[in-house]
Amino acid sequence: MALGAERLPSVSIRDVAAAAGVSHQTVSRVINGSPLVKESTRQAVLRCVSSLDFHPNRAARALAGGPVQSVTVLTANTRLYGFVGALEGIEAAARAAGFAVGVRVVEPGAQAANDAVSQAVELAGALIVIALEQKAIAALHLVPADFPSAAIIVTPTADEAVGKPWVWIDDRKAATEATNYLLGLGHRTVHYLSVPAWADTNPRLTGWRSALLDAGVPVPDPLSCSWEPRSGFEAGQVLTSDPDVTAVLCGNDDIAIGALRAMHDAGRSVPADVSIVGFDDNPFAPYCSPPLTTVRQDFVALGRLCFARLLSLLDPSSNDQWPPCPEAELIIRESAGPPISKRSRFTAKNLGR
Amino acid sequence: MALGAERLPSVSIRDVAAAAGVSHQTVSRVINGSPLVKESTRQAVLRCVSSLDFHPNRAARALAGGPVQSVTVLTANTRLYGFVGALEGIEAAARAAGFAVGVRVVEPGAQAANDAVSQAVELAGALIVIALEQKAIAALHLVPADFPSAAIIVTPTADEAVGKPWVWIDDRKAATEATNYLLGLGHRTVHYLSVPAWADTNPRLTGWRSALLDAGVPVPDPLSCSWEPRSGFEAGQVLTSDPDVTAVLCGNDDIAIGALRAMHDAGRSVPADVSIVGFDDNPFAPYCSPPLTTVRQDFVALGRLCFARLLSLLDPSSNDQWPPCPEAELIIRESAGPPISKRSRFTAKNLGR
DNA sequence: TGCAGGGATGTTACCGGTCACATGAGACCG
DNA sequence: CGGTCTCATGTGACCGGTAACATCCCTGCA
Repeated sequence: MALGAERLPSVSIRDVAAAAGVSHQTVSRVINGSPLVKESTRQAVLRCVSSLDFHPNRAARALAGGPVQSVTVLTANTRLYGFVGALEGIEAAARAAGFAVGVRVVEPGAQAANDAVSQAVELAGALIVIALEQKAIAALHLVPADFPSAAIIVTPTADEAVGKPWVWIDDRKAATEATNYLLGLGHRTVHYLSVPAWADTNPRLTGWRSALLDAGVPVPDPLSCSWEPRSGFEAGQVLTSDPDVTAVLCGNDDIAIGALRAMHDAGRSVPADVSIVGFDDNPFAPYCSPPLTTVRQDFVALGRLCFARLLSLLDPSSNDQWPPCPEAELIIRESAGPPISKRSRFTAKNLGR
Repeated sequence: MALGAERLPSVSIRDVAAAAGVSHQTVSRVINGSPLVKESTRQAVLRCVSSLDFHPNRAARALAGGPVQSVTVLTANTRLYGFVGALEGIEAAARAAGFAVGVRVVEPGAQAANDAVSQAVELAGALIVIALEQKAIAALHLVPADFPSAAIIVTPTADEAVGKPWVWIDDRKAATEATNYLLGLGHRTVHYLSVPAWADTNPRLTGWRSALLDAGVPVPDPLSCSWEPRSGFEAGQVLTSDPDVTAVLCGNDDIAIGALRAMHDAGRSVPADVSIVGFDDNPFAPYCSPPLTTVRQDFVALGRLCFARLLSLLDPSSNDQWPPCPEAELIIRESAGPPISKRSRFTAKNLGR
């Protein structure tokens, strides 16, 4: 298979060496920051490096087993807000550190996770797994223990955190908080529209459930949705048939906007008849009708932090303290308020957008 | 999947050669599909390849100047709907073709574009530039002419299409169509909320303007927005002060949802008082209040197509006909209708969501 | 029978880095 | 003033592929 990729004349470590009058190995030492180089030599080499516009070739470095300076991000999705935000944070941090960034979507299917991992391990120097979802979690478990990697995970359980750096946002606590907020407004109970669950762990769901149990109120069956607005719309339509439903917590904002629409269509006013709370604080949330009360999650910061931890794994000398994982935060807007029966005592919150 | 089985010492072409009793070069020929290998030998080698689970090492291949099978996507943004969609399409098509995908965001600044290109050229075998925005367009111009690359561009002008494959969506035509749709509903003119422009080319803006000129109606000054809902909201607030504004075309759906909100807040009903049309058909568009009439752009298909064209550049033997670039399509929902003065003659469209 | 020619395969160098080890030059010591 | 130690640097092999060329074997033809 001949192809047109003509080799571009790139300057190599040996060109720099010739220009500086040293051996190629000395150049290698300089660009890797070895302390065993005389200061005057270092200066001379660095001068040639910049005058020839030399950049170390990543492929050669990877092949020779040197520090690779590239990460591949394994994710199940490149479209949803949370995943996109995490990717954005990782890319920005990686770029700042001079790392190349690869993206590999892991498809459904048992073999797919295996393929994704083995292909990623081959080229990249490190791996970040956005393990917020079943397929990517499966991939995470397949990453060889001695391969440098980090993960964004759902909950720090023992088997996920096997000696690898990880970051997370405490969804469970946030879901509890959001549920308690709705109960505090006077609702008899809170319904839940769930994003896809995997195994038995869905922190948003368990946080919601435990808040209801602690409050001693009835626990309605959660409705399973996909991640898309359409499924929130459909689930919302189901709920409109039940006049007892006055408060709904949604697994993400996409679902919430669909549910909002379903309520409008059924002639139920939000928040007067039904309160709706979302999850994520999607950029459109402040501009919904009404503006969406939601749980903000700073995925960009999470991604950035994840890369920082990976970096300190790769380079233990920079072993400083990282900032803690970002906290979820309930952003109160206008889509939730007291139920009609309590309206005389409460008024709808109307806070900043 | 036994964990101990897949260790880091990866199997190389020479391991396969030893197992098959041939030279490493013969293995190389087999995996590259050379016709100069006896069928029985090929079979034997392929059997060893799969039994040893051999994958060619991309770094070594890149270093040796072979077919690299990796693309880097240069983009200015990884969050906005259009960019994300294009990336999704590229990644999916690339993965299907066995290509690794890299992402490199090009930052603002003159030097940044240069860095981005030179770093990308170094590692990847090919480049795709999402040149929908100033910084990425600058980067596109810096890609060496003999380096395999393709681009998603705004308009096929001479300097962009210098011998490279490109794809686009005809925004200009779509903007004209959307504007004509609003005029056809009876509006006296149409206002425009613009996404960031670069140089003098902004097809959505020029399409809107030419529709107004052709219709012989007044051309109001366009309002400049960023890509974010907030700036649509702010621009929308400006428009509410003018009672003559009855129709607004927005440069994207994020702006449109912000404008929608501004109208609500000012007590102006959509579409009764003001019609709003967006651009892109963001997933939330069908669930806005009211559901947003917008111009659908299939960015995922566009990304897929772009990769396909790149692929046929790399491998001229597969030189089949590609499908044409996707067409923009006006999706009529409920956010646009006749102005009040014409209401007796028209009724608001209420089509599928 | 001898030789040209081409298909199938092997040999060696090379891509651009890194590693392990060898070497050279001073400094310090007895 | 020789011997060891350390620092600074050079040499050669090697990572896992590919390219160019050499070699071998078999066929067809004079």
